[in-house]
Formats: sequence, structure tokens, C-alpha cells
Amino acid sequence: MARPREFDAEAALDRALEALWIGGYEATSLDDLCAVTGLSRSSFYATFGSKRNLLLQSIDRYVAQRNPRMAALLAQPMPVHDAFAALARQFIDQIVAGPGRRGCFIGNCVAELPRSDRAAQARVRRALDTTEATFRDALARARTRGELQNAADIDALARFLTAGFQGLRLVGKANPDRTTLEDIATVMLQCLKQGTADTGTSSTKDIGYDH
Amino acid sequence: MARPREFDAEAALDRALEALWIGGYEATSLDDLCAVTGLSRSSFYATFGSKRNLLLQSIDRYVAQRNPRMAALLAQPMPVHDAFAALARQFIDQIVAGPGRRGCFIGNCVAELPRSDRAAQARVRRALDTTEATFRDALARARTRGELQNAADIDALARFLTAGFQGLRLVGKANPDRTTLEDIATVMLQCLKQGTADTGTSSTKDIGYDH
DNA sequence: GCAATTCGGGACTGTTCGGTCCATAATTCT
DNA sequence: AGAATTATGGACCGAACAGTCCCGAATTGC
Repeated sequence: MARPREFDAEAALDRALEALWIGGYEATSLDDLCAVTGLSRSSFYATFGSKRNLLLQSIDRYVAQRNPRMAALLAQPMPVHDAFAALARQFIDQIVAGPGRRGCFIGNCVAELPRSDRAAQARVRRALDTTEATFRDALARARTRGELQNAADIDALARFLTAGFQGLRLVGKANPDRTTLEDIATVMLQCLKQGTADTGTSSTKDIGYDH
Repeated sequence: MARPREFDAEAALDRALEALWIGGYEATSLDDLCAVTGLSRSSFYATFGSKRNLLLQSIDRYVAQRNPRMAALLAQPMPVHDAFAALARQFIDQIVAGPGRRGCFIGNCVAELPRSDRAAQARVRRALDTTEATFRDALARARTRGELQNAADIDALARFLTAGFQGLRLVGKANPDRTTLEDIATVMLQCLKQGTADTGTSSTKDIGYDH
């Protein structure tokens, strides 16, 4: 019994997320957000409540979009090391090509948002936890496949990889140099190499990048 | 032949840097900066030129202050692994205790500053290069001491550690949990363990944290 | 087609932003 | 002492900020 809304709220959220991702929270104005979403101010407030609320929704949206894709990539039938190497390669490709040079949205938020903003801090923390859990699942599956020593601390590895990828993407944002990023990834993923170190191809450099 | 300035420009820069570090660039206003430095607006502009210029100076100042301290710590007479573990421990202590929960100023800048800001991007990139060089020096010295296999790729290790510490501090800002951070550090520093893996105490967990 | 209801454009608000400017106070040299 | 010079405080500027509001337009059920 009323006029239906003329826009797709989810699509608007996606575009707003992208704007926040590229520009940062503080530096992106409401006018910017309205322009990129195509919404008027009233529609914006009716849909998202406030700029801050949009940020929180954007964080959730980012996780909901990206995490499944990452999980799917890691679920491919290949050794864990290779799976994580594929993930690293994907990030590196995006960074070098350009579109990935905005860093990780979560990482950006962690860096920019003040400690005083409890709600936002909780969100980003949960986002990092989600990544960590996804990594842990992949590692646990690898262990049941016998790829990791049983002694291997899956929790610690997952945490390390979460931080490691954040570091990779942060450095990549400042310095989008393929060689540098591949160096980082190579050493980072050494921790996933088989315990039997004499596989013949275990130079420090070799994780499958063909350069 | 004129009235001397009544404040210490360097001390003012230090306090301004701290404010930018805590609050971020966009979220810190000129009024904030004047308040924390004690300067009036005119003195501020006479000294720093502009807010943006202050940011650039702050980045340089941060590097000039922190890097020597880090280099000194890594130059202590101990195995490289232990030296880097000491560095990690220091960061973790600061994060858990509170004052380190602002993250790394350079990392924050990388995350917040837009790609379009070429000058600032160049500065932070140089800052990361400085860290990398400091790490590389420490690793090179370790190699001459015979602590690393000659095959070890010093460059790659230095780049990895640069990214790794950034990741550690970023995660620490969002999740200041000692155990999590020690997990990250433990795995991260595995790459510095002696090639002879059977030193008896080489569980994944053990890098000297006494918890 | 008419009443009810909701949407959306954009004008509007008070505040804060980065930056400028000037009158005054403080200091030095002669 | 007085002229010259410079630092300082704070008033001031136009622009941009996040958020509010209202009224015309559009769409529904009846």
C-alpha cells in the first residue's frame, strides 16, 4: 500500500563499502556516499541510519562477501601449502594489478578507528576471528590428511597466517612490488612445508611462483 | 634582534606525532594539535606550515626516533632469533599493557592515507624500507656469525619480518590478547631457527616466552 | 479515481573544519 | 630609550561536515 523503494539496498551497501574501503572512513563524506550509491540523503538515512552505522554494516558485509570465497579457495583439493600459496598469489596479483592496492578493508579499519570506538573495534575483531577460524579449518583438514605433523599447533598457525596476510596486504598497499611481496609470501608459507625438509625442491625461494 | 620563540619545536612535533598516532590524521583536528602542543594557530603554521606538512614531518620523526632503538636492540650480543624474539616481546608487552595499542604509526598511515597522496605514500614506503634495511643488517651479521645457512635469503627474510611485525602490531591493536600475539610471534620467528632442527627444545610453542 | 502511505530531492541547520590575518606583547640592537 | 623585528593569541574566513526536515511525486489498496 505504498510506494516501493527504487534502489537495491544491498547494491548500495556494496558501493558504499567500496567507497569507504578506498577513501577511509573519516575522509569519505556523506556527499561522497550519496553520490556513489545514487541515494539521496533521506534515502541514505532511511536505509543505513547514519554514517557510522553504515560503517558497521560495511564491515559485516565485507566479511560475508569475502570470507566464503576465501574458504572455497582453501577447500580446493591440494596441499595446504599450495592452497595458501594460491591465496597469497591472488592477493599479490590484485595488489600489483592495482585494484588490491586499497589494502584489506578490515586492516584499514583496525588502523584508522580509534580505540574508543568499542562497537567498531568489536566488529573488526570478530572479522579477524572469522578469518582465523577459516584458516584453522583448512589447517585442521590438512592435518587429518596427514599433511601436518600432529604436533603442529593449528591454532598458532592460523593466528600467524591471519597476521601474516594482514602484513602482506599492508606492505603491498605501500609498496606494490611483486618481488617484495613474493618474498614475504614465500617465507611466510614455509611454516606449512612438510616436516620432511628434504623434498628436493625446498629452496627458500620456491613456493611455486614462476618468475 | 627579535623575540625568541617560547616553545621547543621538536617537543611540539613529538606531541603532535603522538596525537596523530593515537587519533589518526583525518580525525585529529588543528584545534586538537594546537591543544596538545600548546601552540597557537599562528605559531603552529609558522612552525609546521600546514597540517599535512606536519604529518610528513611526523613520519620522518617517527622513523628517526624508533629505528635507532630497534637497531640497538637487534645489535645486542645474542642469537638473531633471540634478538627478534626480544623485539617481538617488547611490542607485545606494550600492546598488552596499553600504550602500544595504537598500532604502528607507519602502518596506520599506510592504511589511512589515500593512494592519491603521492608524497605521503613515498614517505611511508621509505619508512618501511628503513625497517627492512635494519632487519637485513641484523640478519647479515647473524649470517657472518654462522647462525643462518648461507643459502638463507637475507633479503626475503628481512622483507618477511617487516611485514610480519606490521601484521603482529595490527592484529594486536584489534585484539590485545597476549596468547594470540605470542602464537603469531612464535611461528613468525621459526624462520630464524637454526637449520639443525633437533635442538631438543624445538616445539612449535617454544621461543622463550615463559607462560 | 481517490485516499493512504511511503519515497526521494534538496534546501536547511548548527557545528567544525583548515587556514589566514592582524593587533599586541616581547625581545634585541643601536 | 626607542626603533626594528618577531612571536603570540585569538578573532575571523569560506567551505565542508553530519544530520534533519519538508514537500512534491509516486505507488498502492480500495
